[in-house]
Amino acid sequence: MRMSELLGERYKEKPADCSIESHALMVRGGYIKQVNTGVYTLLPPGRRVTQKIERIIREEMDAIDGQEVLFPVVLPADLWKESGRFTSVGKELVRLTDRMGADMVLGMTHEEAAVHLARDAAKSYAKYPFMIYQLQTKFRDEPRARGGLIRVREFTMKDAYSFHTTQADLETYYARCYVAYERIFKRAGCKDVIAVLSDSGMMGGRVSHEFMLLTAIGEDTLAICDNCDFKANIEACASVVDNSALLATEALTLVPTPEMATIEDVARFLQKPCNATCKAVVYQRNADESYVIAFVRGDLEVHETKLRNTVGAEVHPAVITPESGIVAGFIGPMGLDTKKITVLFDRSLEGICALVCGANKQDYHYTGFNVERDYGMVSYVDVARATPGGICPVCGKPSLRISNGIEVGNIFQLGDKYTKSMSMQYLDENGTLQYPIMGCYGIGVGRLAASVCEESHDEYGPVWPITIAPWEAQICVLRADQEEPKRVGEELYAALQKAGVETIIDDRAVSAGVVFSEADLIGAPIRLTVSPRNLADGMIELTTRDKRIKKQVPVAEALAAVLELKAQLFAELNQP
RNA sequence: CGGGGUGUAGCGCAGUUUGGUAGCGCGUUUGGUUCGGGACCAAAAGGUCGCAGGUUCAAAUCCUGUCACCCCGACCA
Repeated sequence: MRMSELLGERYKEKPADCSIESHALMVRGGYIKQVNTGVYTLLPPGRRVTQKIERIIREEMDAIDGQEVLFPVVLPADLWKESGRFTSVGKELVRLTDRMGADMVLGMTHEEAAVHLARDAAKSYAKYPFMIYQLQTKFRDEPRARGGLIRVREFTMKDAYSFHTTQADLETYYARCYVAYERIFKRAGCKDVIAVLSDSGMMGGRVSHEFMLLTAIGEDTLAICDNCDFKANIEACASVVDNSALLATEALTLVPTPEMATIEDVARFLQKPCNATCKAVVYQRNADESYVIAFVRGDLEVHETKLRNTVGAEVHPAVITPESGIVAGFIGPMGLDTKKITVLFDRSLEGICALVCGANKQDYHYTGFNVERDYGMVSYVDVARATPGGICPVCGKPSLRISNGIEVGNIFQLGDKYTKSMSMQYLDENGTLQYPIMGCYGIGVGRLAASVCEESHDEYGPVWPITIAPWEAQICVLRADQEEPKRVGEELYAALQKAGVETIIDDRAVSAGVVFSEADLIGAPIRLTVSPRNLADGMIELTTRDKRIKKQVPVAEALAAVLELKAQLFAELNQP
């Protein structure tokens, strides 16, 4: 490729609507152009990066016996009605009608399509196990796209679906896929990726992992134990607390607490620590606006996703009306109408012998509240958010760290949710019909590209790993208006291409500053600078974008030096 | 869906308070001088000021409505 012919501008100034670095650099470097909120066109450099990521993914999926297919983007709603997701999924699923008035959906994920294919293709146990995958456009009408390719509405995703006759076989395959994912991220040069336990959300199923790039701009919150191997999305992290210092009992006493409506105020007023109080957090079910009150230890917070999973329904923060009988600021377990209100006790309250809690009466609290003595036996739930320094649910040490991450991939053990709802069966060895069990495995291609850029850039541009760089080498010709540098640059360009090195040459007669600045935005790992200054000594300059290597090389040895460097850079990323 | 912000040339912005010929920098085109980290001089092209309605002799500017985009929150495989 020639810079003189490359489509797309490279900008000096940071676009106004870019708030994260990878977004700004990918716009400035001419990788992407926004068409709509969360919808982007990929320009040649951007497309080359994603194509290389796709190639790596294909190789690794094929290596674990995947078979590539291509499902349609537009699917009949009937399939989604079979699985139940036509109604259970919200507005992010785009629903449309064709000219005959038939309901259609834009595929946001393809479990239904996979089962539609597999239920006819795998009616005998002898076909199992198998995995099918595709690389294809997904559309999800996200409520809030942001951050360039980090969170978009239309994107390319690798999604894979495996089918098994036993849970053990699924688990074996799941482990192979886990390893394949680690290889994919390593080969793509995404260094700081970890696998965490996750909540399976609308996908259903039990065991699932998310592959997270650790970065401050990540939208997911992770709980990581510094003492053992435990790592989880905070949504899936059990909250464990130590109440061994709170064993003294007191008599239940009604005390006036005028205008003390927050935990902090009440605790200060009564001279009690916040962790000896009982906080009420009020939600309402979306379906019927009925109230759900979760009691947690006063120093903790309720995690809505965990609450949702516990309640088994969508909920939202409550609007407390006078008719509800709920006294905002003074809510306590004693005397709540449990016929109308679902009352939950978080297990952070278990074992505390004397709590401060609301009295359900304006300006009054109780002290000395003991859940089991004063309220009765309850089954505690886990709805509190894990906290920094909190106790690891696996090793029991107070060594949880909270970090942010971007989800670049996920793997799920789905079980039989889709095969049962969509009537997919096979005949086993004994001639009886069985439901197969499934796993599914996703990777967002564009998000991975943006993640690598986010993780690997400097103030001038992306520092691409050679495996996914738009070009492996870039020839910077200074004084391309002069005969000798122009000729040497062109000869090198021809030689590199012939030798199989993906090369872009800046053959424009522009100033050195422009050449170098735009080269930095292209981010090719290997750079050859051809200039009159070096040519006077018969040399060219060989550098790497990450500045690790900078040396003079005789023109005649340049090709060999590039080939050696290319092999070295690939080897660093492709080692097992 | 709530809260905040912004829409003026390909990009970054001024002009809006106080209505009066549409501006600046970068980029683009042409000619010339420069030349190892976004050079300089000269000339030129490029804009229904998001859109619709209203007020007015006159609207980028004031009023009403509407759309789009960005950020925060809700939401999210």
